[in-house]
Amino acid sequence: MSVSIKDVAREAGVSTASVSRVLSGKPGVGKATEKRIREVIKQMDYRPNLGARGLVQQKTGNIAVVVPRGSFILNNPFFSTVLDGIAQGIDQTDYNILMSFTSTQQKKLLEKKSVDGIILFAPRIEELTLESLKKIGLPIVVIGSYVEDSPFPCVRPDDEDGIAQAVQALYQLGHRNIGFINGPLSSMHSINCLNGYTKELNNLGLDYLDENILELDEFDASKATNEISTFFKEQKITGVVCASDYLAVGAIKAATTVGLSIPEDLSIVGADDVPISSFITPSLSSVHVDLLGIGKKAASILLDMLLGKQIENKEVVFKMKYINRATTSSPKE
Amino acid sequence: MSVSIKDVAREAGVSTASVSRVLSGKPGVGKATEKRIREVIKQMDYRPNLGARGLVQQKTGNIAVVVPRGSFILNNPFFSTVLDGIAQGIDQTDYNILMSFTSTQQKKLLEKKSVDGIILFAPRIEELTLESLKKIGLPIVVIGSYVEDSPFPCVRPDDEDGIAQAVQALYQLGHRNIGFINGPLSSMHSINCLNGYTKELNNLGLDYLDENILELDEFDASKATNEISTFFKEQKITGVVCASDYLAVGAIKAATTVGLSIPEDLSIVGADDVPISSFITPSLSSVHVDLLGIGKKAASILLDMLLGKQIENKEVVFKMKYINRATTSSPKE
DNA sequence: CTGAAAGCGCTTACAG
DNA sequence: CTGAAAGCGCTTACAG
Repeated sequence: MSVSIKDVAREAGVSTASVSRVLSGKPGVGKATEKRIREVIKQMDYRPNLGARGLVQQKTGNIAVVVPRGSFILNNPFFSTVLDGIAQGIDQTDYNILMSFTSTQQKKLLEKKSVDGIILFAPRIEELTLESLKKIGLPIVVIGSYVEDSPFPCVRPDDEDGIAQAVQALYQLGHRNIGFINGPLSSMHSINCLNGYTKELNNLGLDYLDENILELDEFDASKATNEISTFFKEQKITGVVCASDYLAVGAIKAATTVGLSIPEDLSIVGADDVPISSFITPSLSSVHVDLLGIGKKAASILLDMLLGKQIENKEVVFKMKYINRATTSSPKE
Repeated sequence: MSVSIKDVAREAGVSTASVSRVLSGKPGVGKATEKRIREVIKQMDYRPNLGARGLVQQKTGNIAVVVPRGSFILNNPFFSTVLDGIAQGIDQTDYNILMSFTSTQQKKLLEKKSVDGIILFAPRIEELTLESLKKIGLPIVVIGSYVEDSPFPCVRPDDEDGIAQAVQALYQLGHRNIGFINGPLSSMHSINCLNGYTKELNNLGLDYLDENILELDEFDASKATNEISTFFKEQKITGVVCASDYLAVGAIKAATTVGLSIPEDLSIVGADDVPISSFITPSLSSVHVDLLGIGKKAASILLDMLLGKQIENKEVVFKMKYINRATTSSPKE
């Protein structure tokens, strides 16, 4: 079909072994021979078949980025920013990125040998069981938290502290009635966020009120605008912390819908400080974390595992930092 | 190393040929034999090596999604929505998606045989030459416009008409001084948009004024807020059309910065109607196009090409439709 | 219905 | 420095 290493070898009058050595930069080829081979390669426009190489080297050269609930997560800038980091982290290596967004694709990935390692966006417990993941015996790095006793290295924001910072920031602005909009508790992320919220209320000597908390089915505020509006109408909170920026954008919309102006009537804080947050109007107060760094770190850990290195640090937690922007102010008198 | 087809064959007491036939659902295996083989496969947790299969079938089983300037584009929801469509379009097939965001990755992709086909997000002329693309001899589908005489099938929004609709919408609201914020003219997309703008001005009998147009270096308004602010200060326009929603979000910010309130002082229209546009506050008037459909269509065309079908329709253009939301109104008296 | 064997395009000891 | 040969894990005519 297309030109193979044999064609190159024949054309250059050498063995395939020599061509292979030149290709992979291995020593043991004379200068003149190498030059000739390189010329033939270029001239014939030879492109090595990665599958064949992988076959003998017992690796695929691909790493997978697995995104459960892709259709939804794709619209969340959190994902694209972290992905950008992963791409940068992988860039200088020979690996390619295989992406999986749907459960069908995940199946394809897990039921065949098609990748050497996996970066997994924190799945829900129902979605991918520990067992099935362990069984495939591939290096896996999780982004965000997965389950309590996960054996896989994980890199994640310090959500608990981040949300605590947000609560504290509102407190310092003078708020005493602080609400919380969370995702579903089937996600470890939500659990961590909730912990941060309750702990900080406690620290501050504020009462914990069930009615101050709204738990959404999904981190998708666009579907939940009505729910959030109702929540706001029934509350006497003056500030609200959201478990993600995306949720916060939804909260802004919901608040506006019910006639609350921001930040005068209601202060809103997001989490993760996605790039667009500083960019929308009004710019969103949020808790910043180095999302790009998280992606890069996940990539570098996986790369280390692929090299057979032992990972000492099973959990890399990125510090978060509150950033005050235009959606927060002191409450009205 | 891990379990291969040979191990399965031995364990089941059959030849590898039979195992292979079962695996690929080919006929010619007795019921009982098949049952036994399936059991062994499951029991040994056998996973076929895609590289080996590809080697004999002369294909990789991967298709590439190539995103030039990934770091930037990743933050643009346009991309993630279309990608979602691609993922859905590919979902029922055996193909995996290989993603390439950086020029390094593109090189890896193009210099090796690692994919069977490519979906290419419209590159700039400087980035990927027609020549280099043609040379690799793979089926390629372009999303958005590439170059005038590109031989590759392309699926894209009808930008020209979309921008024209936006101009007309503003006109009908009473605007007579309508500005335009565009991306760089090295992109066919920008050229189409500009055409739509000028043509519609002409239709409407409005004067074309150079000073009413701002051409940005990149479709990245976050870097250009200052530039846009300056632009607004120097203009007497009452409405502005932007070549993308992302640009429009930047325009909102810039306008706010210079003390213009929206839509009272300035009406703003985006393009592409990215999911978050309807969701931000104020919700963005935009020109809608079925981004998901674009992704799906691109995938289905590529799939057809991979099947060897002849593509009659070299260009699939998606209709756009103006949607009035909260960033537009009649100009102040 | 079933299997032996060739071959896909590479790499890698091994021998010289 | 160089090459002949084995082998990676599959599939696919071919023969029975």
